[in-house]
Amino acid sequence: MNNKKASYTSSTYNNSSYICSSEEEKEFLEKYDASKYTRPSVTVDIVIFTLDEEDNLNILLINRGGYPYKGFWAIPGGFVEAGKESLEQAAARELKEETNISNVYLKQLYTFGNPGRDPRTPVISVAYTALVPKEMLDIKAGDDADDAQLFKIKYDIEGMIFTNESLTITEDNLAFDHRDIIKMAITRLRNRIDYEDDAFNLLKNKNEFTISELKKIHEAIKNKNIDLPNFRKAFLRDYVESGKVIELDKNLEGKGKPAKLYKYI
Amino acid sequence: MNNKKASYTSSTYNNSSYICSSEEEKEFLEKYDASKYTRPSVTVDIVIFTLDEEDNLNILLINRGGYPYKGFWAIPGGFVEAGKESLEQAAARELKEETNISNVYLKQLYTFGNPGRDPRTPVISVAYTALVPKEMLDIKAGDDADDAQLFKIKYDIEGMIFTNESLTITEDNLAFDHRDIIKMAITRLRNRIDYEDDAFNLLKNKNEFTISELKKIHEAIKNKNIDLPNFRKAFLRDYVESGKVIELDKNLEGKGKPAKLYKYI
DNA sequence: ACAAAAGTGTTCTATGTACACCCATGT
DNA sequence: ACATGGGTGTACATAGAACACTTTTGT
Repeated sequence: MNNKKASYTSSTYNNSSYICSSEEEKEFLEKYDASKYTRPSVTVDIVIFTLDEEDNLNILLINRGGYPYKGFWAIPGGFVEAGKESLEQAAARELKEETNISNVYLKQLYTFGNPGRDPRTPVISVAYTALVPKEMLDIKAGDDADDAQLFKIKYDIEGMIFTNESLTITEDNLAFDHRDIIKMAITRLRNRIDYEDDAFNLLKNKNEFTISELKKIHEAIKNKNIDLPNFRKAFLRDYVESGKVIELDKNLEGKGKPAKLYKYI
Repeated sequence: MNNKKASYTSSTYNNSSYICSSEEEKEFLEKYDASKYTRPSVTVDIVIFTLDEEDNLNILLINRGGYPYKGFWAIPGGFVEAGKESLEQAAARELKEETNISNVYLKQLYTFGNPGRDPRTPVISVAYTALVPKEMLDIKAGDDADDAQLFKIKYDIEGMIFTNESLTITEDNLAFDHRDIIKMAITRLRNRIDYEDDAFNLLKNKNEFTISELKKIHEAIKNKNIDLPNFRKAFLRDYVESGKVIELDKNLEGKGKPAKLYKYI
């Protein structure tokens, strides 16, 4: 839990800021024929993680109602409205359509573009990871999708299996190359959890949480038990001491000793 | 919902060999109209790093001979031949065209797709980072580019400046959003260098190198001096002890005490 | 009184960093 | 002999993991 945070300063581009520097350039832009290059479709696909009531890491999968891969399970996604929105905006829009939530933590994962990954036509998919507290999810079915459900993830050397009360899905039941996308998302999440603030985005309430709650999120992601005293020590050193988290003048009552509440800034 | 389960388990689909499972699906694929979605152009852009003779981190920039951003400097790139090649293959192809080298370390960096980043038409750019020993570079000009040159990078809180014997380029002289791409590439490289094997790809000869040579690469990337005894200790522990690097029965003669040679596997 | 969960403290080991010093070569 | 770069050893601070123990609540 040390903080090697890598922050990128990125400037934002928009249409209005580009100024033609000459008449020659204006002419060029008018004559430019966009159709002369082969254009693949571009989609955004989103790996949505959440924690269930038993603090297991869950993922949202959609049963495809249409071809290709009809009946297979996929992560939600959709076409980017090129030129109208940024990639992240496209991901946020899809997320909103699928789960009815806004203001979600979204992080670009990787871009997949192997030929033949979609049997219809060349499709390049920009994959995003979303971390969402379950309370905020309001799952809906998409346009050409039947059925959206949350599944508990089991991922070890044997492979991935997704289960819930009624269904068991193996990684071979996933559409397209979504197996690779999900595997990469889990791996990245596990690697990032120790030095990035990702875990806070899975808290029910960032403004009032206990150290135990945060520990359970870490345990779910890393899929192993964590020693609470050591976790507390690192938490206080890395977050409270630096001011990224402040201790509230409030406790959470329940079984056992009341727990201090903290607020993530 | 249990009735669905049986059909999932029988699948053996993968990317490369998609087999239509039914006549219904065949029909669907034939009728599918790819043109109904707005398709952005997709390019790959490559941040090429190398070390110069004085062990400074260098980057390859191209002076744009055509509009847009004529006269501005850009990183090399080009359109993806959708459906014919993977994104990494496209990057490798562009790299080969530009610098005449193959078998280069290439790593996907990030995908940029803000509206208006290219004034002509919506363009989504998948950025790659390449690490190349200078000896292998054979720099050429591209199709609509004038001039390709290596520049020493200076990057601190003040911003980025690129210099060589004849030119000084500020980050404002860069085309498109290449400023953001390059900044991200440098930041990522710096963050990765401590726990990934990236540095070895900048060695003149991976099969015969000294600890000092490797240290100089790390210094160039991190832009600070490293204590040699400590670097050696970590190198022996992390690479030699684990077998990722083997000590050769050979020394490099020169000024001072001869240096042991190592081989990266 | 007891269970349950929060919270404190100790110990051991590994790592990062600073730095003093010795070693083998060319000139 | 001395400059030059390679290589060894010591010392201290901090981080991570294991674990014994205490505190405060509800029942």
